[in-house]
Amino acid sequence: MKQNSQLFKGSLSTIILKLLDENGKMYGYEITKKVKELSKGNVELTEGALYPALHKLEADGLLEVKIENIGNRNRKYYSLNKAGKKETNLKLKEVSDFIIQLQQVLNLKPTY
Amino acid sequence: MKQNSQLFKGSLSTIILKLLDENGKMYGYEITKKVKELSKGNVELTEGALYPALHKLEADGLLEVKIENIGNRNRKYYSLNKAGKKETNLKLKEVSDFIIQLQQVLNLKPTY
DNA sequence: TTTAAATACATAAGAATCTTATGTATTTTT
DNA sequence: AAAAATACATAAGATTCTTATGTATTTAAA
Repeated sequence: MKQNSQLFKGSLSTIILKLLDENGKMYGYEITKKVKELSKGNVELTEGALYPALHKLEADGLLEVKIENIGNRNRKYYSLNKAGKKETNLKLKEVSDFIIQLQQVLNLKPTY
Repeated sequence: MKQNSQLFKGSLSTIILKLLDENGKMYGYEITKKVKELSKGNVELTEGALYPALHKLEADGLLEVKIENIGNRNRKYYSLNKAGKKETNLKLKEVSDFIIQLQQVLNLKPTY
């Protein structure tokens, strides 16, 4: 991530899982664009962070991969398998809890 | 942190700064207890994370240190200097923005 | 009263996750 | 024709944490 990198550290895998959950299947480059779009240009996911994270999620048995040929170029489409969907729900709960706890400790008002 | 460690990674220095801002002066052990209290026992700051973080903030020129003797034991009281107060405000803004952006990307409802 | 738990500091090895830099190659835009 | 965007990938290094260990005093429990 370029922007608040220290803070986003740790939430990347959750972001990837959630986007795959919402969109069915996505390829790496598409994910970087989506994150930028959703954050209105504020969050830029770097490739050096994304691809290793995708490979790790795959190695952890959470993702399915399908390579598609577009012209002479390959796209690796990722999607969630059953374990991936379960993990997504878990991670989203963890992030929600994390936000609540962080707001409690920092005495921050919830962001409306 | 014991609990959501990957997520809390990066927010520790902000937590320390904010607690010092609120409480004037605190010593390390006191900070761990305060975090536990504020999070209702959910967040446990480990000493292996805390002390290096305090030393770094001090090395960065954000903290004042005063050693006090309680019986035969030493306490290192930390407090914010001017630069520390400025940095605290900056970091708190960063965390607020981070939470908003994370909620946007993950399509989470704000936590009321 | 002696043992365990709490208080209070500290550091060091290792793990995890990211940044930065670099590389390759194709396609589209200028 | 050149530059930018698309699309993947990896590797060295930085940062920040975990886990383990160490020292020492004070308080609570057995």
